[in-house]
Amino acid sequence: MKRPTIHDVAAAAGVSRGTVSRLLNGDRYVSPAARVAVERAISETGYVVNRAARSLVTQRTGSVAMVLSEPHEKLFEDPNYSTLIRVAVRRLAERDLSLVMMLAGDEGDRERVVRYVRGGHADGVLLVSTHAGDPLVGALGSGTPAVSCGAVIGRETVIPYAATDERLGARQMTEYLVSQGRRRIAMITGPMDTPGGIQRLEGFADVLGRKATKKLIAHGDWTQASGERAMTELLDRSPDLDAVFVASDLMAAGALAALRAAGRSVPGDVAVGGFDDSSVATSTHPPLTTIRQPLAEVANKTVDLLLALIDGAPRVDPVILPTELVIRESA
Amino acid sequence: MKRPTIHDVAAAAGVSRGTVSRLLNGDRYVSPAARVAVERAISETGYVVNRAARSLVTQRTGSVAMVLSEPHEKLFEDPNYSTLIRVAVRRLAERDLSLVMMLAGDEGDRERVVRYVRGGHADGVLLVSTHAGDPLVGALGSGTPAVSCGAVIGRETVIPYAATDERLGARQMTEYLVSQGRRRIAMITGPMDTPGGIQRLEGFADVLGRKATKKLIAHGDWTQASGERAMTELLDRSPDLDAVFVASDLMAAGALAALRAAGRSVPGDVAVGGFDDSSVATSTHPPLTTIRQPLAEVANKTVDLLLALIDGAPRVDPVILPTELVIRESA
DNA sequence: ACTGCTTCTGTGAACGTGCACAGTAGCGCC
DNA sequence: GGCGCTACTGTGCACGTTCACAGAAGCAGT
Repeated sequence: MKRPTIHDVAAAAGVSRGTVSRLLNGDRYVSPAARVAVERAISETGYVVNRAARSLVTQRTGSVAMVLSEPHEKLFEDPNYSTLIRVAVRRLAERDLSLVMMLAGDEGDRERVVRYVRGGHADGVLLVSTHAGDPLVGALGSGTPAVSCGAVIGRETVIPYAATDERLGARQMTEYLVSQGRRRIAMITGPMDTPGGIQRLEGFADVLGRKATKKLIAHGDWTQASGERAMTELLDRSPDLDAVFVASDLMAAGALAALRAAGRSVPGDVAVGGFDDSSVATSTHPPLTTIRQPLAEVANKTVDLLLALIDGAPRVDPVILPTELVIRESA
Repeated sequence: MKRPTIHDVAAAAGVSRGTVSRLLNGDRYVSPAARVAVERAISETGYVVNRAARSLVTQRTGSVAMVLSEPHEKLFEDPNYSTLIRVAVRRLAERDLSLVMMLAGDEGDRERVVRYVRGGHADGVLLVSTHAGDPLVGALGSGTPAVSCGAVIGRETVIPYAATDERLGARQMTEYLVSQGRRRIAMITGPMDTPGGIQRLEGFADVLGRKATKKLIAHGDWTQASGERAMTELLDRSPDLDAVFVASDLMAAGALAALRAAGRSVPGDVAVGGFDDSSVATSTHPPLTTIRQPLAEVANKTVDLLLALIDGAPRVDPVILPTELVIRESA
């Protein structure tokens, strides 16, 4: 009927609460006899610790909040989140921590998150897709460890993070396009308040130098529709372009549609390079040459950082992982 | 320094704990004077209730577990999850419930979930993509309300659910293909232990009757690669087919690749119908004619069911929502 | 002045843990 | 036999709430 408590287990095993508690928390100083008695009692009664009671005394909650700052409509267009969620849940579970999901898409949400975190309801915070200047970062305070998956622009020194080397990836793609003999290379960027938006453009400029002119650069917002729009704009401004580096596969899918509509062949007339190596990259025609990010590793490193902070590390250093060029047919 | 407690608020407002608690929990019987004093004290001290302490006495946790049963590798290939997560988090937040994510991909995970739920750590369970015969369903017990997003095959009467009318959607697509004059219509199904796998095939058979022969049916597992494989197989078995209904857009993307490889034009030689209206549907060439599911509504209804059960409803009825044909260029 | 009712307030107990502390038993050693 | 040490065990308290209960204050009706 009622859920068994630590008292019930103690009674069933013929020991005191203290002994059961010590076993549960891995203390030394539990006699072999007591150990087997308690273990039997636990499995007989089906006992499982009451986390609320525990957290009341330990002042820890046993949970980590994952905060998604993406405005609601766009949320999850990006498959990266999925990997992160999967990895985070697994890794945290090993430590008996649970992952609670929170949205911070609008002001109301954000206030809820701040209350939750400042109220001490999470042992750690895992920020995702936090844009530059997001007031959330300051509002969270420093009482609870927080890390980000991907850098938080402008707050790189205050919020530790793991990320891919966006700039390197962009250089790899641009260099590849150059090596294929392309001369008029355009770029479609992401939003300029995100690391992917900024740093992929930097990598592009690293390689092309003065040849990366305003006329050859257009901005998108990661959506497919924005990629199509940006491509149309570029074709209009620079009809003689012979390659385009698109900062995400989804936008690249949009760009392909625009190129097809304009009667340009890919990769014949125009080579197209994507970024992400997401599932769309293989469903487009032609399949996209793109940049693969080690998403699972980034996710793992992010969790590592957070766990280290939760364990009391005074500070941790950012981790940046290399990308890899994946050659398919679009370039 | 220390986080303020209800005592601090009471002291600051010049009242007792009881009064503060009553205000917090919306009891009647709080005088206007006390109300304003307490409200001021709360905002001055920055007080936020300690959920652990509360849940210790109320025997409620204030959280809902979302359990994803998909094996790890495949998790989130399906964009449906994203919508569900988003909707669930929002709706639950309104009720001050938080969403904790759990994976049940393998035996170890499953045991963790069962311990968690049976241990009373969640006020409700939201099952996702639970396959037929999943032992999890029985193991959860009946102590905690549970609902599923999408039917749990074989357990429709024990686990309430909200879902789309898969069978209707399949009929809509098949009828459309017939109405376009297609005569040899094949189908690529999903896994036959999922509602989408079974019921989409049923709808297909509803329309074609005896013409839906084994030779025209192949099975996939929702992945793009499986769609490609299945299409190749079908072309091999029935080279004269002039249409194919693929049970998911992602598999349809694979089917398109196989058709292209075989030199068949779409929709000229072969019409292709998808299912889901997911983001890939517009990134393929040609864009997919497909079936749109009211995902957000399904998610909302699922949450409704769960909240009703949590609020004490003795039982709730399943909800089934209609689908809609979306005509693009592939058929 | 007493009774009964409504509205509001304060208080003690309980929820199930972990932790500090006090204590016991056994053992070896002087 | 006393001492110190190690290995282990039991107990009281605190964590921050909610809830049931007892009561006070005000008011109306007798």
